[in-house]
Amino acid sequence: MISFTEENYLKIIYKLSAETENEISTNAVAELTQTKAASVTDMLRKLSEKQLVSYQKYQGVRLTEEGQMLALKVIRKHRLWEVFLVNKLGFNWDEVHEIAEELEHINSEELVQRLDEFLGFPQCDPHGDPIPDHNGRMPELGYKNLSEIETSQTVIMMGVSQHSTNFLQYLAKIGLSLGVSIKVIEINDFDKSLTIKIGGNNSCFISYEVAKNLLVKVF
Amino acid sequence: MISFTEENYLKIIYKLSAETENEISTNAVAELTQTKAASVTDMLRKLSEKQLVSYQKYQGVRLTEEGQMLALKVIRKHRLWEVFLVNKLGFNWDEVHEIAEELEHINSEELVQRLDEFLGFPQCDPHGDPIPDHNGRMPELGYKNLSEIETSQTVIMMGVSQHSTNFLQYLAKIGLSLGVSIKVIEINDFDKSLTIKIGGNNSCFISYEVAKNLLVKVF
DNA sequence: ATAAATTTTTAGATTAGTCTAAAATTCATA
DNA sequence: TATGAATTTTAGACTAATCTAAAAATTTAT
Repeated sequence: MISFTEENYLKIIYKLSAETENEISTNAVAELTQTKAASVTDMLRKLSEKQLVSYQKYQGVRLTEEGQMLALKVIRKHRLWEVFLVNKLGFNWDEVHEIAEELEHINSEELVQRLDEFLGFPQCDPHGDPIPDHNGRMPELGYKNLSEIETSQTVIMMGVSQHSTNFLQYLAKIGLSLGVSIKVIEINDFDKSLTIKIGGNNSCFISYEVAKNLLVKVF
Repeated sequence: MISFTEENYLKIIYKLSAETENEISTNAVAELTQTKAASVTDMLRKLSEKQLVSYQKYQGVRLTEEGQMLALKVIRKHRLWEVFLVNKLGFNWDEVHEIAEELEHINSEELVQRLDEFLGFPQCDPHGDPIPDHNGRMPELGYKNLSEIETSQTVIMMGVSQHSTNFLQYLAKIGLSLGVSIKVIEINDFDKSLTIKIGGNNSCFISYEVAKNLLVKVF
């Protein structure tokens, strides 16, 4: 059996692994789990004994096949529940993360399957993140970051790669939401900031930092 | 903050309290929590410090107002989730208890409110148990046990007061499900067993024990 | 009313997950 | 490439929830 806490560690190691080819450091895990490095070391040893990660002391950690599969199951549940909360219960996309953090640990394969079906087998969650299928396969959505788009191209906003309430509320304020069209008017040479036109109406100025966190679909 | 485990103790003390006016014994709690009496004693002291139960050692325990309110919130969540699982996800009524045992501990007032609304503010769960409202008030459903019904009366099956998989599957076998009509044909004097007619078709013989656990509506 | 049986509590130990402080290792750079 | 800085691990301790075995209190039955 795998505990709530162990599932969280696997999920976090998975997310860190997505950003690099290298081993994941103890400190990086500690930061995301909101614990101390010493606690992480203990847990890594435990997960290693269970064959869920490969870990050599001082050398960082990575998920085994089995560990990755478990992490993907947790992520699948998290994202399906987020779809449920937004599409069925009417929550806003910036309100669902905390609740999904709890729901993702409910244990029932049958429940997940039926929930997936009830939601119409969604490909991505309300933030545009892909939902792995029950075998752990991620759908290829082919989204790009807005920061990679060239001047005068028009794209559709499909998601975000940063989920902080702050960021999501900033987007709401400038009128950016899922499905709106974005035209890149101008890209500033020295800081890569952009002027964009949102939904054919108002022009707007955004930083490179923001653009990097917007997922868009190109036609 | 109240833990998952503490919530379970409160729920179990609540259920035992519904069956008697007296203080609840340590052993009775131990049986339902699947722990030992010594563990229960520890927990009762802790809940007592938190003012959720009133407890004098060797004298048994009962819930305070606040403890009862918390217990009712857990029961409300359990029953709402059961409705969701059966009505929206298509589970059978004998498959949902375990999953609802986990879901009942998800913490979000907002979630419960929205779920209630999404389900159409149901009055009872798939077993016919009443669902407390957000103030903890139980709806008065006025159901009776089939064992209290007199010969030649016809009633509608509304629920069960025993949730074991065994019992539910026995009911399915003899053709008893929510909403069917039941006519009491004959009551046997010495063991109170009954002959009933189910849904206007087949006659069937059931024990007093079974009849006591069937909730029915009289017109 | 008292002895026996039952129930409940206490005492002391265990496990999972966490912590701090100190020791060990690795990294960075001068 | 040696040494100081940063990272990581170890050692030892804490809390929540549990256990077993023994002691204490209550209940039951003669």
